[in-house]
Amino acid sequence: MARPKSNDKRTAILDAAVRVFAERGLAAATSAISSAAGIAEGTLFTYFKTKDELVNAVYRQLKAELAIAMMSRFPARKSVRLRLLHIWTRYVGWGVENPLQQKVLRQVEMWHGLTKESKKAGSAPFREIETMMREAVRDRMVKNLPQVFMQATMSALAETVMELSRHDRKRARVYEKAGFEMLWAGIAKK
Amino acid sequence: MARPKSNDKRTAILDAAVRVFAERGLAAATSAISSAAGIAEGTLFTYFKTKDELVNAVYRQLKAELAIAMMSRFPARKSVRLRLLHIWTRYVGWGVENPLQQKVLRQVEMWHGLTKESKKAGSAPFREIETMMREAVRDRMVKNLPQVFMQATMSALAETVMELSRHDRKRARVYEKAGFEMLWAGIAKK
Amino acid sequence: MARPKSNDKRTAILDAAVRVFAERGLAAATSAISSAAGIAEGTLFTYFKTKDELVNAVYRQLKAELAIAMMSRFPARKSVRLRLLHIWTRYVGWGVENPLQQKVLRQVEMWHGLTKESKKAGSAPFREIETMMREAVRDRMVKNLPQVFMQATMSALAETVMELSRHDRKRARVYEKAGFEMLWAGIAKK
Amino acid sequence: MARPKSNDKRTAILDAAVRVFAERGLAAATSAISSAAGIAEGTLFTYFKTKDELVNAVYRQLKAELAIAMMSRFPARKSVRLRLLHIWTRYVGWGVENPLQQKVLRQVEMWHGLTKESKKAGSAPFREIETMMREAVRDRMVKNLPQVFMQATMSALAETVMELSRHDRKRARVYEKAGFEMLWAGIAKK
DNA sequence: TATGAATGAGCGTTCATTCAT
DNA sequence: TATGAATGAACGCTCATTCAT
Repeated sequence: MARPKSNDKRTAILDAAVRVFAERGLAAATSAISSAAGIAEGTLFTYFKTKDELVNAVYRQLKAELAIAMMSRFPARKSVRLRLLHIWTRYVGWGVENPLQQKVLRQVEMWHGLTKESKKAGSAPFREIETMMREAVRDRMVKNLPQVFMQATMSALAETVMELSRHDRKRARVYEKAGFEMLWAGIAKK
Repeated sequence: MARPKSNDKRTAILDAAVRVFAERGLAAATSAISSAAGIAEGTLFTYFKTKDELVNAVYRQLKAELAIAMMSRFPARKSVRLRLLHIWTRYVGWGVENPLQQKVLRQVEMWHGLTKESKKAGSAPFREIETMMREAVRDRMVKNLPQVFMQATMSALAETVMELSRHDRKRARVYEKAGFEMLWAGIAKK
Repeated sequence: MARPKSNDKRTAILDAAVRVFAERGLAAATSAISSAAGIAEGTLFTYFKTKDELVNAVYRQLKAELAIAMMSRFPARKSVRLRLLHIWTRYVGWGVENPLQQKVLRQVEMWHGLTKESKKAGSAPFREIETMMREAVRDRMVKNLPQVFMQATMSALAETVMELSRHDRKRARVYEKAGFEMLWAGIAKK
Repeated sequence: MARPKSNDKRTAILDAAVRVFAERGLAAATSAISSAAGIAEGTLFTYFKTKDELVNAVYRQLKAELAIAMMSRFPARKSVRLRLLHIWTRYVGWGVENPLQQKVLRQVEMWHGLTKESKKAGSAPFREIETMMREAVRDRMVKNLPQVFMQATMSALAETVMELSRHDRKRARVYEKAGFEMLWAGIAKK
């Protein structure tokens, strides 16, 4: 079967894309990516038919990594507050430890070429959060606010915290705690 | 600072740039901007030496507009909560009423080419907010949190509210109110 | 109005295209054409939006030149035979004297990208031939054969004669005469 | 001349090439040919060192098929007219029944990469026609015209008839007959 | 100053050919 | 021998910028 399409190489391209996009934005040339990945220019297109397809793949990859970071060891039995705190902590932690990934993810999320399929696939693993929040509303633990509001504010606050923490590592804990308190205070029933 | 001949034309270019960037992203061609502005391709470059300079100018322009919207009629005598609410309401209102501007502002803020000077100039008019918050901390009305945190979370929440409101105009008031409550609950001393 | 789009330059590009296509076929690079025309690569696209558009323009240009060569001084009053001979002679003469043009015209006519509009525009000036032949049929000077047949065989024979003549100039007259006799013998009523 | 292992595969490639070239022109990718032939991309190059070599081989193959179609059951004893008619009928018949082959043959004949050897090999089987015509000239059955002229006009007329017939099957007989009459009238001694 | 044609570096992508398997 | 991933030159085209008018 000749050299089989190697998963290593696919991964190398995705990794290189993240590095290059983080440094130069999504406008970076595919040739910069292929050379960062240590492959020929044409090879990139054996793995991703177009640049758009590559960017979509980067998005899915990052979302999947983030999902693993956030959703593993999810304490399904604990209180809503602790479950939300778990998610929050993991999210912020991932962003602080993976700054390139997080930066690129933000950029891609604002990008025009994301397909519906990618968006769907990207958000699928986070469905559990929605379920949790819905139940929390039903159980009167949390205010009856639109789902989108709760998720969007959580993302926005978490991303803010990540960025602040990256620039001022010493205060990372302060930011993280204050961010969560803001979120919880805005969401929880008194 | 060279003062070009026609301020009208300069303004026309900036306006056109906002419209075009909002629709096609910062990657839009300068020729699209000049034609939207009703001028020749080359003329754009008598007002802005490079595209990067134009984008920086757009940023400053938008920040200045936003500052006017936010800071005018600032109720310096009212309570901290009301002053903050004033800012919040103006900010969110500006974003909802000027969706193109707000979209472009977000894009430019994520862009790589913003100069330090632009960033400084852009945030200058908002110095007053910082002063206010500093006093509020001193007077124990507000928790002793880092300034950046308070400003960044306010921005993040406001932008989230704007975007949600644009997609769901009927809930705009709900979002605005819940957003402010979250911010205030996270900041105010109990 | 700055440098106006020059007709000279447009013509230079079309001429260069003919030369280059004749030498290397329609697959020749646009960069070869622009450099043969003495202009920058990008300039070609100010005059022709795409390569396909350029090839279509070449086709129309050549057809127009051919039409002028064939249809000028058309002896509308003479006998059918003499009128047909006039066309034949002009056609063959043009092909022999403009070998590059004729070669390229053949290639373009076999090409997939010719638009309907081009085909229509290209054949319009030759409408007069059709009229002539139709009248000749009506007047019983010529056999009642399908129009397409008469035109296609004339083209085929003329092109054959051109090519033979180019390779063997001394016999050009023989070929030309024999070719016409074949055509006339096949078409004329006995 | 290296004899590759599997003649089946060689033939499959040649057949596929004809189909693909007919549909997309000679610019078609070799990968399209190999996939149409049901083989791997690289395998094509064990049978034909380069694409040019493949096209040359296609030419020879088609010429050979055409020769078989035209020259078999050649009525060596009949009159010149009948012998010529036999050739004509077979030629036209082959073209009408093998439209892909005929289309590709025309394209390849206009192509720049045909080698002298191919041209020579391609025309070899038709030497018999030349002999026949030479004798016919000697025996005063046919005008003393250059060999090339007679062969080229026959080809040109036959190809014209094929193409017209393909587009208008009902008139195929008319075209075929009128084409031959034109040829014969142009060649035969009165 | 305003114009828009001219420029050419740079882009994403294709494809004939090579080569590790 | 057969495979198909790997290669990189080459392509058509775009666009920020320059410059003749």
